[in-house]
Amino acid sequence: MNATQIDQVRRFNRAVTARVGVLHDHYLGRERPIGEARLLWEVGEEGRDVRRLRERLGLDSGYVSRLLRRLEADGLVTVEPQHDDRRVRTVRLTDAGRAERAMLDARSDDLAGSLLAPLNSAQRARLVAAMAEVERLLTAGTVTFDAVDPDHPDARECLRSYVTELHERFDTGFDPARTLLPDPGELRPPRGLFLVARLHGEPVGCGGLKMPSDAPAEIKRMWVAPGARGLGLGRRFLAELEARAAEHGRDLLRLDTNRDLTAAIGLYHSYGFTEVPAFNDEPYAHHWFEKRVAAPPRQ
Amino acid sequence: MNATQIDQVRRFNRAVTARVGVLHDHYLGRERPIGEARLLWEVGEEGRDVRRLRERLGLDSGYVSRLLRRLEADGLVTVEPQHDDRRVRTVRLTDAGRAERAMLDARSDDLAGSLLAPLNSAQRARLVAAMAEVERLLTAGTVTFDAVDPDHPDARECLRSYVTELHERFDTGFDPARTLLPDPGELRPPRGLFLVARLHGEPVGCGGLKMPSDAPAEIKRMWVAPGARGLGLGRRFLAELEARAAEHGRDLLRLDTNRDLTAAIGLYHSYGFTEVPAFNDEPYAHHWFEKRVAAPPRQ
DNA sequence: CCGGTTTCCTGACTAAAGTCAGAGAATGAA
DNA sequence: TTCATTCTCTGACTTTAGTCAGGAAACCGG
Repeated sequence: MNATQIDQVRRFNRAVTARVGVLHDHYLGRERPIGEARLLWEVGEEGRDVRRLRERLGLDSGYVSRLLRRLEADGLVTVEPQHDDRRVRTVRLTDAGRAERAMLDARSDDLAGSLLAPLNSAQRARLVAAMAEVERLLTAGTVTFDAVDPDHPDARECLRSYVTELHERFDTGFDPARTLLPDPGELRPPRGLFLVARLHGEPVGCGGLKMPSDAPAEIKRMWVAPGARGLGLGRRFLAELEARAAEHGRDLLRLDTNRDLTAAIGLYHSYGFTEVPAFNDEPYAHHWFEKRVAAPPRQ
Repeated sequence: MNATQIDQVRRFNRAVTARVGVLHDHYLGRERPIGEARLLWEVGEEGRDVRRLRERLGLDSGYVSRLLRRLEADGLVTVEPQHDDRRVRTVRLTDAGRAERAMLDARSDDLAGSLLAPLNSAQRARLVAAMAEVERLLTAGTVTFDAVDPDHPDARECLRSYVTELHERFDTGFDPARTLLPDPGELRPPRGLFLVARLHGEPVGCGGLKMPSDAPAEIKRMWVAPGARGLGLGRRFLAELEARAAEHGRDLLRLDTNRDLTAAIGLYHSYGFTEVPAFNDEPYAHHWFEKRVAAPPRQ
């Protein structure tokens, strides 16, 4: 990270807050204070508990309560106790509320349109593409990688999805009991470790590292949720796992994979893995890779 | 502009306000209200007139006055009458003010850094490049093109800069009196028109269209300020002028240019002009172009 | 030097956004 | 059953961010 980059980011921040931020408030809160508008928006089509609303907007409970009273008085929402826990109250939109929310939605479209309107179609395409890239990378930046026990609920959720996906994608199907890693103990310290990637607190991927004392370190069970693909998480998993292996004094990283996972194979190649002869009898593997462990690429 | 684009812009807006917007306020206004912080920032190292501050922040004069009193009471700024017009008052930072501003500066750097920090260096480079693109295009979107009289102060300012620049760039120098357009009346309705491009109210470019009754329309005096280059303004001038010519029922557009203006020559080619034999005796011209007038490319 | 204009200031407001300290009902654990 | 906890609400308060009307001083053109 250098001064030129910092400078560009700051220019970006200025331009965006000036253009998007100001317009946002201007478009959103015309006859309704922004606080109420944001709340109305967060209630959503489905309705939402007061507690969740407070969390998502980061507001004081008294304040939210007051905002709700005002929306209720205007006939935009109803607030009713939940059935199973009557302390918790659920907010739902009325028809009028739905209509007002739809109007806010339309205004958001207008705002988006007003950013594109002055540009010609080639410029629009470039702006939209660049915005997609910024959004992707800003989002990617909020993903955290935490070492957890393979029995942690988030880990189990990822592993379940991993198995389901492989079963669908392999033309032979996939039965985890037949693989070389039926025992999650191998992915738990001190014999290994297991990472979960989280976006806004939700698990969006996992990756295990097996570090047997008598063999090179090996990456297992790496998976990224479909909704989080394209954020470069696969590459970051490799980097994180490689860094972890380096911390444990390992100098060689191995992995095997199935011929149906073409995107993964491409990733391994581009990350610096080289294909080697089979180093195990994994029944689902068609390709075997290894890579010398480098110092982590992050500063 | 289609629904997919609108949608992408909205996702971008959400991601950016969530990440940049929130962090911005959090970083900037810690012990000082954002209003004061923004004002302190706008005063700048050099100091600035109260009037300018009001304009730039778009605030009520009474409000600015009150903010200034508070900053003054905290010993961060001094406010003194200007020498030549003692109604106008100039705000200047004290040493303490300079220190506080430097701290805000450092925080802005931190904010920028916090966006880049979680990414690896390849991702950083891509994020910064995409941000630069977004910034450029958002900025370009705020540029307005207005028809003005060639004697309007903004037009004169652009024309002065135009002449100065050509004089510096042509190896022969440039004397406007020797060109084929010594008379600005040709760029004034009904015989022609003159456009000024403005960014945040400041003139950043100009372009004239000569529409003689007995000859094709001709583009003259097109210029973009050095600070505004790379925003695609040259192309937009051509588009605007072409659209104007079309509105006046013209079907052919001409222009001539000097061999030293290589970027302009490239632009004319890429915009669809084709080089033709000399159609006038302009002493500074080496290349002559023409283009069939099309319907304007914007929706 | 006079009347109109500009520039900045003050005083009196307002609305929005939020904080804080309890109160009261519902729940869960012992 | 009791006691602590959770969840939401109310009342009383503050700060921030402004708006509006008018007034004093300085300037400018005739």
